[in-house]
This record gives sequence, C-alpha cells and structure tokens, in this order.
Amino acid sequence: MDSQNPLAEFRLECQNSLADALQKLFPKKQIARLSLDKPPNPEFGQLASSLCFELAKQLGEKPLALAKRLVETLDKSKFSLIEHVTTAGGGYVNFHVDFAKFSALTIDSVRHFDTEYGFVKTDNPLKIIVEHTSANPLSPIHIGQARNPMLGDAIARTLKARGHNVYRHYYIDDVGRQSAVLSYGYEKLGRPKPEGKPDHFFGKIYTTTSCLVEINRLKKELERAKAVSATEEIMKLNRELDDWISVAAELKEKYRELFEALLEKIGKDKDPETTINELNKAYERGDEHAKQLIREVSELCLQGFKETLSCAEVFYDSWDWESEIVWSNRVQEILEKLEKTPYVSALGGVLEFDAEKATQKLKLKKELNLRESYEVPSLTLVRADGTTLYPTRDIAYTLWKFERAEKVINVIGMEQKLAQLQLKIALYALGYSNYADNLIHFAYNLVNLPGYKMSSRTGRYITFDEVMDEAVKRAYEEVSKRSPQLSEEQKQKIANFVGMGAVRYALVEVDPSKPVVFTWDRVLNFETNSAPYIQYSHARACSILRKAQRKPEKPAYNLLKEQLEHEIILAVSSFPDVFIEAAELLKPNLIADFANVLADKFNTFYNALPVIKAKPQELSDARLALVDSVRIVLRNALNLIGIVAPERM
RNA sequence: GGGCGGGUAGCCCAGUACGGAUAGGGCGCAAGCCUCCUAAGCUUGCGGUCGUGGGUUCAAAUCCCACCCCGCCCGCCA
Repeated sequence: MDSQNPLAEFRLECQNSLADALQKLFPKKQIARLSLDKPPNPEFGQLASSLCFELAKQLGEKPLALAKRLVETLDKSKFSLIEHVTTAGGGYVNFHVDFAKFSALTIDSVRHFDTEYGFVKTDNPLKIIVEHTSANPLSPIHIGQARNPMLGDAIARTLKARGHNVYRHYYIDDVGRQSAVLSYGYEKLGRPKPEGKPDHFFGKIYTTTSCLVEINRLKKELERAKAVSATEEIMKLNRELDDWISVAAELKEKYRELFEALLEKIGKDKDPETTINELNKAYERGDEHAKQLIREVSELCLQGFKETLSCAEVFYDSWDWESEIVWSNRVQEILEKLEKTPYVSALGGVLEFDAEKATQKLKLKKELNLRESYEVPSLTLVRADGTTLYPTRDIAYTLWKFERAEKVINVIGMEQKLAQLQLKIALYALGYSNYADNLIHFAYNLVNLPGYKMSSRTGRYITFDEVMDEAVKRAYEEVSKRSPQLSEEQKQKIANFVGMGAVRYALVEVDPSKPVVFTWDRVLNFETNSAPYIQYSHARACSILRKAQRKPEKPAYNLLKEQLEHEIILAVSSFPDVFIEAAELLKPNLIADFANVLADKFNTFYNALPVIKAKPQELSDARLALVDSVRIVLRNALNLIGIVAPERM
C-alpha cells in the first residue's frame, strides 16, 4: 500500500482510535478537535495528545488518571500503524508508531510517487494568477527587488504542485511619471544606442535625469517658499535639496560624461517639469511620438530584465502592459463606474475616492481587519491634468486579471500595503466583492544595505546581475579549491548551480515579513548559507545509490532500528504536511527550512551508519531505499524553491 | 499623531495561525574526527531576562492589555 501522506495515515489512526475511546467513556461529550502534537522527545512516541488536561478539568478528575483510563479503553485490535500507547507527564497520551510498518509505508510511498511525492493535491483547484516582480522598466533589477521574483517564483511553483492552474504574470508599469522622466532624459541625449546591457544603460540615464530634474524642481519651490517666508517649508526643502545634491555628487563621480551631458541639455530646458508632464499626458492619450519613445525605452529595459530573470530560472506566462490597459479604455470605464458610486467626488479636475466612506457604508472594517477608529486615507484617482495615478490603473488591471483567474496573488512589497488596501476597497465599492475576497497581497519586507536604503531613484543599489555573477564567481573559486580534479566544464556547471542556489536560498529562507540586510557574506559565505549544504547532501545520497550498483531488492524495513533512521523516516513522512502548509499559508521559507533539517539528519546518518556495506544485505537494501527516499524528498523540496538538486558536486 | 510589520544566544534565523513536556538550528569561538559510501561533512563543549511590565490559564515565546525600540506607510510618486 502507498500513501501520498504517510504521517497523516498514522495521525488519522490515532485520532480515530482516540475518538472511539472517548465515545465509549463519555457518550454525551462532544470533543471539537482532536489535535495531536509532535512530542519533544522520541521516548514520548511520535504523536501526542494533551486533551486530558482540559477534559480532566471539565470532569473534575486528575489528568493523568483520565489519560490512563482513556488508554485502557483504546481498542488495540484495530491498531495497524500504532504500536502502543502510553501515558506520560502530567497527563499526556503518547502514540508510538510501529516503525516496521511505518517505515515500509513511508519509504515505499516516497519511491512510488517519486517526482510527485509530497505534492498532495488540493480538493479545490483554482485558476490563480501570481503577479510578481513587475519592476518598473527604468533601471536594472536590484537585489532588493530580487526578493520578489525569488518569493513569487517559489509560490507559483508550490501552488502549481498543489494542483492549481497557475499563471505567472509580469505587470509592466510603463505608464506614469517615472517612465516619462527616463524617456525625457533619453531623448535629450539624442536617443543613443545602448552600450552594454540595456537596463543598466537606462538605469544610469534614469537616475541622473531624475536627480537633475528633482534638484531643479526643489530649487524652484525653494524660491517660492522664500518669497512667502514659509520658514518650516524652507527648512524641509533645504534638507531634501541637500540629499539630492549629495546624490548628484555621487552620480557625477560614477558617470561623469553622462552626468555632464544631461546637466547641459536639461539646463537648456526652462521647464523640464512641464515637458515631462506633457510627455506623460501624451503617452496616456496614446500619441504616436510618446508611444514610440516610451515603448522603445521600456522594451529595451525589458530585454535586460528577461536576460537577468532567465539566469535565475524565473519565467512568466504573460507580460502585461499597463499602457494596454489604459489605451483599451478599461481605465476610463472603471472611472465612469466609480463616479456613479457615492464614494467619488470631483474637485476641479481631480477625482477623489473616499475609501473611508466606502469602508463604513459597506461595513468592511471587520472584514479587512481594520480598527474601527482607523480612518482609511482617501485615494486620488485622476490628477488635475487628467492623467491617472497608479492605483487607478491597478483597479482596471485587477479586473482584467479576474477575467482570467479566480484568485489573484500580488507579490508586492509591504510599503504598498495601503495602496493594496485601497484597491481592495475600490473593488468592494464597485460591487466586485467576490474579487476583493480573492485578491491577496503577498507582502514582503525590504532588503536594505547596511546603513541605508536601496533605491533605483538615487542609484544606490546593488544589481541582481552583479550578485549572481559574484556568487557564481565565488562558487567557482570554491569548487576549484575543493575539487581541483574536475574538468573546467564541470567546475563551471557546479559553480553555476551552487552560486544561484545560494542566492535563491538567501532570499527565500527568511520569513518575508522580516527585513533583510544585504551583505555579501550572507549570500556568498557558503558556510553560513545552507543551499550548498542541502545540495551536497543530495549529491551524497546520489553518490551512495550510484556506488551501490544495485537496486534495493529485498529491503527488510524492520531492521531499520536506529534512532537516526527513525528520525529520517519521520522527517520524510512529514514532507507532505510541510508542503500543504507552505502552499496554503504561502510560506516558501517552510520548505527551505524543512530541506535544511532533513539534510542535517541525513548527514548525521551518513557519518554514523554504513549503507552499502551494512550487513545483512536486507538491512543494506533497507538503508539504500531510505537513502533513495531522502534523495527524492530533498530534490522535490529544492525544486519548489527553484534550487537545482545536483547528482554530483 | 494614526495605521501596519518586526523585536528569540556575540551575529544570522526557526518556532507564534491552532498555548502543551528540558525554547531549536546555523555562523563564530574551544576541543576532537578522513586505513570507512564525496571533510561543501561529522562529534563534543561554551552561549538564552523569548523587547519590558501586567493579565488569562493546570500550562504562555505563542492569547489579552499597556508601554519601549526598529522599519514601512499615511503624495495630484509608484
């Protein structure tokens, strides 16, 4: 017999057995949930119930006495995977598994399901769009933004394995001021042909243009503030100006020629601000010149992104242009619909969405987990010049996504929490409460550099490309040191998956809600980073199986009596549980952690017990099968987080 | 000021949804282990006011309240 979830078989048997006994002892009592815990120590069995503590209190009895009565009442003739049941501590009921049977069930199941082991299918398969990365086509993807594709891709892989129909979408945010800023600078330079990787090339232009325009704007505002002697404001503007001036100094240092060229060209423009705004307006209208210019820039940047992402083995099913959403009139339609709701007001040309009013009228506070006293800030939908803002377009885009999927997961940084909330409220206001309920903002925290924030606008960032290159380079040095006998080609190959694995792992292992401080050491220290360790463990398992030169023909699983073997069997049997939890709660880091723990146990086993040379042959066969199951589970787990499981390294 | 997220060994992080038995790893540090399936490995040791103070409970890192520290957000930016 094989099972997709061996541990669940055992758990179910324990629960049924416990429920029967409770029924016999207390026919009238309803016990809501029979949850079982993993005991802290193998002497307490493999699953434990603490229900006697609570029950005893209700009955006015001693917990331990009750536990004993309960255990005596269990119908032992029905035991299959249960070996025996004991009481312990103040009143625990401890279930001990019959390892001879359980090992057979687990190992056979893993080897039978092989590439599918652990991937328990959902009862409710959905069409799910996972929108991730969606970095603006302005400057290269930096390591802070890279946390997004690493998480998004792991989530997409996990949900797919869970049996959902998953579509990975990249939202190309080509509409909006920032694209106009970049294109403005690019045009001022006479649309030069990109040197090197286009996203890196445009990144320099974007940062420099943005900085110069910003300084220009701040100076003007400062004059205006001085004219009316607004002391407070002057101080604030001066601070901002100082910041940008120091950014300018850095940029001048880094890209001298480009900086001088842009300084000169932009200097000739009396009012860059207006030119940029006009360009933005023209693009939204779909004017030919603007379209041609901004599309050219965006496409070129995307080429660079695709190159970067494919190095990281991240791919998409759809590239969605924000401009298409605007030009198709979808945004206009949504605005008209919103205007008919009682929550939108027009002040001059400006359209404002009163999110607080909508939340109150539709009684959403509880639903959205908001405090009653919290006032949701209102959202500007349309500027005075008639152009739209990002959240407005996002409402239209979200509806577009829901025409194609039942559930939408947006992998977006937590700094956009409010915008995502407002988006959701707008959906409710439009009457799409079903969509709103199925819209998930998967928020993750920022990756910072020690001491300061990474940002595209200021050019203070470390690119994803740079990190990957450095990781692979460093891995190459490491391989060369550890395995000088390998061929050049082999070394390259290993360096590649070790380096990339380390980068992936570093960004997936921590809980997404925690901030990560990027240090080269974190990614490149192969002692600290667990990815190479897990990969190495997998390779070791493969190596044993290869060296054995035989299949485990007559495995006697009852000979697997060592504590270490039992622990590995339990770990392997719990993979389906871990997988389900990771998929349901969208927690890819659970998979990373699980793989690390299993690798750990396996290495201990490797060191302590012989496999190929174990006697008798039936034991050796059983251990070979065990090693095979570890190999399969490590590989399946690594696949979920996009890390290569190598056969040799 | 308000909202949200985080605070667990010197450093990096699990564990908190659903309270359970002595709070787990890794790095670093100290001491060992290759006549044995890959030493990117293994073993042992040192190291903890689970931010602080209350409360609920047979039982609190986990739940409730208050406070402190860090981050993010509160834009006609995205």
